[in-house]
Amino acid sequence: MPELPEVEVVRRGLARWIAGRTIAEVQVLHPRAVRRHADGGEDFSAVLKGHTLGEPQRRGKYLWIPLAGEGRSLLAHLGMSGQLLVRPETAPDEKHLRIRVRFADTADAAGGTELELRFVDQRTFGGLSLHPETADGLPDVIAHIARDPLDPAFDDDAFATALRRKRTTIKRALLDQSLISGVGNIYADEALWRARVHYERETAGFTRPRTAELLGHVRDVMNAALAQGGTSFDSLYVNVNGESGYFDRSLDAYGREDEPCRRCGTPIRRRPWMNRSSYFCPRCQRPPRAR
DNA sequence: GGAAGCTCCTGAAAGC
DNA sequence: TGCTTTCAGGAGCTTC
Repeated sequence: MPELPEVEVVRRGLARWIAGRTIAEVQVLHPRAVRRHADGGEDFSAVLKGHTLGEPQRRGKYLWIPLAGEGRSLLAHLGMSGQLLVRPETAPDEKHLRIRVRFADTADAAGGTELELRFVDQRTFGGLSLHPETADGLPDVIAHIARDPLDPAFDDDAFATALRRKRTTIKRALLDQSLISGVGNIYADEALWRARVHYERETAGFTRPRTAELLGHVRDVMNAALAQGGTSFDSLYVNVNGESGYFDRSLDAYGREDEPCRRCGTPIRRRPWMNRSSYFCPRCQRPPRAR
């Protein structure tokens, strides 16, 4: 499942392979993949044709590519299973290929092969769309998304203040992209395990030092995942070359139900939570007293 | 206005 | 073997 580290790995791949290239043709093969583009698939293809792509940018789990001189950007969200792949034109289509982008100038210096960009998405939660940019250079529809904890401009103090002001629980807050972006279910569980915090702890009780410690764990787990190319449990997350990351082998909590906690040996538990799952150590991460 | 819950979607895996 | 059910979850939308 693509979270911040996985999206960053994809962004770096796109920067290498498609920045500066000019679009010759766009094929929208599934309407749901462009459902966030208000004017529909035909308009999406027509607008992109002939434009040169700028340097890919990222905020949280969103990434976008500015269209040179347009004041607009191509915005991408991978959802649960989205992949942005750079493939030779001759490669067979993927089963869930949703959008194909061909370039006017794609000869690969290595072998003269023509490369194309493919958006592949099994579960169709992701998609591409075009949006005007705000004064900050962000696509307007993601102006509400907070900076992510790896962003040098992320304000730790402001986050601590906002967290205390919330009347919610810590995992909900970590997944609130308007508060802190880039954290999904996997890294939320991992950071909370490292911080020895139960996912149902109320945010109002978080002191600044405790918040600083938790942020440190969030950053640590994301940087570790980034260093290993991201997390992938199956073929649903890959980089632009179709390769999986290795961080799933380093997870301490997520996906380890009934396996011993790496700190104390107590079996990790899984609890249904908001139509998904939370993994935690019942000994290291004591649940709060019933309200 | 803020918080919580629902819904979209597909396919692998499990259960019968 | 084949059908049905369960599960995975990001984020926009609806409800309270």
